[in-house]
Amino acid sequence: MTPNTVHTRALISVPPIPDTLSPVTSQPTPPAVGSRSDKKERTRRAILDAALGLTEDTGLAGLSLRQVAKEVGIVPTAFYRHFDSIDQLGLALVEESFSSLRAMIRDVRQGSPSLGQIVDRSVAVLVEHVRADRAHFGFIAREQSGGSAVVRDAVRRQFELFERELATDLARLPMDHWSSADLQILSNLIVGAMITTSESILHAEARDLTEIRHRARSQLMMMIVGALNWKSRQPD
Amino acid sequence: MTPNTVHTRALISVPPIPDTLSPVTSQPTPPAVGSRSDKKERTRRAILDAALGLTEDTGLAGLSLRQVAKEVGIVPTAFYRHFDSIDQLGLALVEESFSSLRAMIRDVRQGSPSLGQIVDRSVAVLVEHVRADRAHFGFIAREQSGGSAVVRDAVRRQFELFERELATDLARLPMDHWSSADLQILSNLIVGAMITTSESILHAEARDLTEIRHRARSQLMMMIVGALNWKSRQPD
DNA sequence: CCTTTCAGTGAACGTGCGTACACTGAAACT
DNA sequence: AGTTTCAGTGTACGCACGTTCACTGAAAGG
Repeated sequence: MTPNTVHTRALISVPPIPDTLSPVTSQPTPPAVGSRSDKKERTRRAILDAALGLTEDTGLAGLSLRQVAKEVGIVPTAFYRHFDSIDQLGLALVEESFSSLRAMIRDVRQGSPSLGQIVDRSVAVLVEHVRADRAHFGFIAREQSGGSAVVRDAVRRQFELFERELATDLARLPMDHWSSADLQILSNLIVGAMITTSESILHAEARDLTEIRHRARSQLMMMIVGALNWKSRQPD
Repeated sequence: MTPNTVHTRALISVPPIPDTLSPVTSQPTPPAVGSRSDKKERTRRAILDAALGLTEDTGLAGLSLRQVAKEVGIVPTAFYRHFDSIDQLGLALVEESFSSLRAMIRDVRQGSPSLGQIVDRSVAVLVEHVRADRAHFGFIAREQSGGSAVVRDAVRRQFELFERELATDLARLPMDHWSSADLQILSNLIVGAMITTSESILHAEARDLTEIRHRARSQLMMMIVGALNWKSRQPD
């Protein structure tokens, strides 16, 4: 291990012909476009990815600057060129992770006429997204109750935001007469179930997925049907 | 659990005044009852309590043997007289915490005739127990996705057990015709909501409690009413 | 009374950590 | 062409950690 030291410079100097013309445009290190700020951005990404991977085992609390640096292939102190602290790294990951989550709900929104279809589609999209982006969903699930107060709070604030968004979506169902407070309550319940389901997906074998899908569908159906019936029978 | 035999003799030897006499018989270290194994048990408890307290900030992952030892007032190496590792400490805390949770559901079970009363009583008992035993509930919530794999798995296994218990309880509601699989699904949903509510309670100010209570009641009602209506309309 | 047991001691070790500091060399700017 | 910027380097520091080992002294037990 650690065959590095100076060879990074060697890698850079491999195609040293840049500004003049090169007839064959194929690049052996393909994303070699740009320099300076591009390179910095690439390192930043590498740090985020390394952190996302390393956190899977230990949580953000058990993540050390030196581990990340080694994984990325830089010296520990170079980390500070990109983030002030591990906490700042964590906040960036929170941001990223919730972008992924928002992309998911955008997927659900399009289409979906009947109520039954909304349920089916929601579950399908959830399962698909969680499996396609395990790292980010796992990160959220973990750091929601994780060791860093500032990251934990950030996750919770994002969830509250997400919950409010879902509440306005729910208003488009035949629940027009509901108060926004009650929509919030329902939304809170649904988001909670979504988190639980996500966690199930995350540590499930592939063969368990149909069962999880079935369960999620049933639960979502229960919640919606329950909300409708409960409100209609006890007007407030 | 090795409830040893010898401590009766210790009780007899409580007044150990023999050699020199002191006119004032008051002992400045009053809980001096028992010796050896009693003292060991007391130290063990102190370790568990210290760990429970220290984990509040950092999670079990961020807990060090030396911290605990300092808090308890023993030298680091003495820790090993009581636990093989921090993980073993964690497992003991899992055990303890779920005892607390089971005590809770035992409280719910007694009484509770009508459905509405079950809901009210359940929520009341939940809020009360979580507030009375913040440390244990917080520990469960944290370590459910915590850093130690063995502790995390233990928590999840306990939750599955708890879920199954709740499912058999639910069978006593007018849901006799439900399959046990469907009861499990409902139970899973309810337990998830319970966890979410517990977390809300844990980091809520006292004045928010009535709102949380209201929300929990509404959600539990939605779930039960929803389950009943959904199943009756789509027999499977 | 004499021996055994064992909870707690205290010094010492190797390791990984965050962070400081002075540095280098290529890209960017003037 | 000359200067500035700045991502990444390398050394070195003090600290907290888990674990080892030989120990002590009082309680338990024959």
